[in-house]
Amino acid sequence: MANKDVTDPARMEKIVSLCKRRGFIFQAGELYGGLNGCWDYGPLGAELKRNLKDFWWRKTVQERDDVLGMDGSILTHQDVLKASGHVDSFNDPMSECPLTKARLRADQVPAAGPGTEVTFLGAKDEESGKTTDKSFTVLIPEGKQEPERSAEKFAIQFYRELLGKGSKPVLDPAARESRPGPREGALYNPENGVMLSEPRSFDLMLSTKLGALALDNDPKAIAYLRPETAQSIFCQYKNILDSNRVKLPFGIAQVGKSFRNEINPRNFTFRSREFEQMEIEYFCHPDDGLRLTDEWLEARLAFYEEIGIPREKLHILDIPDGERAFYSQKTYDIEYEFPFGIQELEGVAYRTDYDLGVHQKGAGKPLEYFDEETKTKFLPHVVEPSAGCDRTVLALICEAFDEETLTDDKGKDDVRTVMRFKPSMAPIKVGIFPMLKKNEEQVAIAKDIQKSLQKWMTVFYDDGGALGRRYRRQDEVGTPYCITVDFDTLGENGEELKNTVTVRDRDSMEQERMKIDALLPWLLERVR
RNA sequence: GCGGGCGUAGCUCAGUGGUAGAGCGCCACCUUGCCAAGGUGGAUGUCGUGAGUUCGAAUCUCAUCGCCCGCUCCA
Repeated sequence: MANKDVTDPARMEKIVSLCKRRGFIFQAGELYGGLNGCWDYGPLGAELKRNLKDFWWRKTVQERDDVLGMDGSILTHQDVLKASGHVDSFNDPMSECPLTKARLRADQVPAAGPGTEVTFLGAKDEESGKTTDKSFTVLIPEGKQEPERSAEKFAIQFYRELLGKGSKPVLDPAARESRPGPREGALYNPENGVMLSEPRSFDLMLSTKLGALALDNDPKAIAYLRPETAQSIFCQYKNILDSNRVKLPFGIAQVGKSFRNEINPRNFTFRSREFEQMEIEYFCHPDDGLRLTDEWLEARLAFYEEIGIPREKLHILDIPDGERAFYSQKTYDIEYEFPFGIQELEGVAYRTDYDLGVHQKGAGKPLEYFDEETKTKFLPHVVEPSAGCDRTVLALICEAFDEETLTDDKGKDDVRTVMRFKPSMAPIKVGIFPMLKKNEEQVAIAKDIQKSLQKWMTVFYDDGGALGRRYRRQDEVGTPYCITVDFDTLGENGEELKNTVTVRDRDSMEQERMKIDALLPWLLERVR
């Protein structure tokens, strides 16, 4: 549940602004006015996102012996999504009430009882003289006194809305029709009897046509951009099982793009039309499903802790009966306190054998598992931890963003913007500076250090402007350490300081002197 | 999709019918011995886009795209 009390739009605006200013995230197609619900990651955002995905893959696939990875096609056979139920449920025809703007599923609108149907063909505003020929129809139930009078009230309300605030719509008595209703095929709002708009289907999946000649709108040429990565896992489950000598329980993991034609993209990258998921489908014996769902929840919470999202900022929602998808026996939502409210990062859902069941039926091919020990055949159940990658990147950014007020020697306040990323997530691990750009020896040593470190981690060399300014620039993008080559490094202040540099810590702003040779192991221990 | 607000330099914004601005940032040079603050010079805008009204539009009108808020939706 979104708690309105915790929203902080001003903070969010600063975050969005910093993302653009420093090259984390830009709006897609900005040059041409922007493309709604689509975003591009700039240099720093791309590093951050890659760090997250790589870490997830390492923890989920490489460091476990019961999870295998795959990378499925984005273009999806339409039959896959017909079997999964996406084609139908993503195409609900919806009708709208022109008066209340309520949107109703056309197939669920109850049939209206008998009455008088009145249609108005337009109205004129007494004040401005503006007219409209938009028609408005309402069904007044049988038994109501003076049905035309009741209908007029609705009509005036409708036309007032249409003609604008303060308008006084007048109905032309000639421009109306009355007849017994309801009419065959027409839908009426059960709340007020107003005739609903023609059902329109809201296509929530993105589709394309395969084949160079997508002729005649051949419906067989339609392919969908996958609305979730899960389906390719279910469809390849058997191949992976057969080719990898695995036994239940085991999981298949995937990181990749999915697409949904969101009606209303919102909240920066949080709800986008193109987004990346990090999903696991964990196949198991039916007896183990509920227990494994709880275990995965714990594993996932530990993951968030590791990437720097504290447990107390996460909220776990145990979705109650009746609110879960019909096939799910247990669903947890893991939510994070974004500045725009508490919103979902990940769902951990016990989906039973629903998915394999529908594909077994849809494809007409057996997907059962034969258990050697018990000599039984059954359809595996599945636990699905499904995380939003872009959402998690956004959470990392929101969590990292900090404005620290510093007071200098003269008692003057100064605000330091710091992205407090966990070093393992930080886009740049180390900033490397010569104290003075003009000093050739310092520059040469700094560049040597850059060369030796960049095989192992992302580094950033900077010799522009005052040193303090360079530190602050790195603070703003979350670089955990900065190395400065100074006169001590050159040996000007004694042999014991020669070949040492300072390492400045982002969070404490404190500095430590160490030998150049010691840098690599010291850093590797801290930034990975 | 509906209602409201908004769109001017990289960022934050001023400019309500008459020559496109400020602060910060950015670039160059100078200065600078460790936390954004000195000096000098410089670049940057079809005023979101398109049409209309007008002698003249950043400013008024309409459309369109995008952003924010509230609904709606979220298998």
